[in-house]
Amino acid sequence: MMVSKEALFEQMVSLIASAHQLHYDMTKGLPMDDITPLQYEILEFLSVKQPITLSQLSECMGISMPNTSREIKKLTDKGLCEKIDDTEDRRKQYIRLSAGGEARMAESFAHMRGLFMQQVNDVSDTELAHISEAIKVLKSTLLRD
Amino acid sequence: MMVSKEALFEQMVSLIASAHQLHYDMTKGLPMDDITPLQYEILEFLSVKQPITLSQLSECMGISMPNTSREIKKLTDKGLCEKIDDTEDRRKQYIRLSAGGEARMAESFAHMRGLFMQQVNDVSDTELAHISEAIKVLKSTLLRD
DNA sequence: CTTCTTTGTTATCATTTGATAATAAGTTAG
DNA sequence: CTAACTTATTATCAAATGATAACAAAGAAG
Repeated sequence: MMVSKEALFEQMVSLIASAHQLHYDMTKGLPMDDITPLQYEILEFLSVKQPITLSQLSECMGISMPNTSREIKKLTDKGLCEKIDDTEDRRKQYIRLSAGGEARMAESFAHMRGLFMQQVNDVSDTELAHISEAIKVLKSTLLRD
Repeated sequence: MMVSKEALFEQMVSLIASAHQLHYDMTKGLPMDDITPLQYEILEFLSVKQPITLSQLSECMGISMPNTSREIKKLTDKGLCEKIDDTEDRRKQYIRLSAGGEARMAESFAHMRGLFMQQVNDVSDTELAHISEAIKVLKSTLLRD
């Protein structure tokens, strides 16, 4: 079957909206006493891309260096992430989640996992395989890094 | 092939992260002089779910009623959305994009479309069909409303 | 060595966003 | 009719985030 690129664009927009909504639904019940929304976003980002330098993080998330530095400092003070000096270039500092940060995010993911399991509880194995395959297709094409 | 739900959860998390990144990349170059980030989010939401009452919008986006009211007022003042009184329940007001708002968002989507076309320029028709099918699968299962 | 660039920090201020209380008008249930 | 609830608004304050300038240290290039 022939698929126009225009139609595919519409599908992609819809997909992005749905993914955003799903993420919102899965995280909205979360505790969040300890950190601000932006700080949570940073922790989520770190749990995917780790370790990363401050300037890369700044670039990737669209936050200015001064503000990134400030937020990382706060997260470090809270024991949720840590800085590692680059041995080659002594200006650089790699950021990664600390043990506490990993634990903190593990809780979040556990919460999401719970909601997810509920949602796919009655889904057949065949269908699960279809979904898995579909995600693989998208990751390897549209969503390739 | 057997797919564990646990593995599928990991895939979904990765999918959400990729979709978020894609959205970020496609919108980061955008003009944004006229509106704040939150206001843009609202306009994006409206272009998908329209019309919608203030309280529904508040609920869906996780913004308190007073703050939703304030932002919608600002958007209305800027001529980007408009309120329509519900004839049945005179407390309710439906919100939708105004002609100006539709035009404003059309520009945004045109920008995204341009980037998208660039990205899928060299993709074969067969592959496009695969991607389209993959999105359909996800929308009808994982991402069903 | 000197100059330029990159990386990161601190301080400061403006803007945006969140939270809460008080109010008003319309609807629903008793 | 009255009381309770829903929908929306306005006002106000606090917190989070964005923007900018000034600075310092390390590396790269000449």
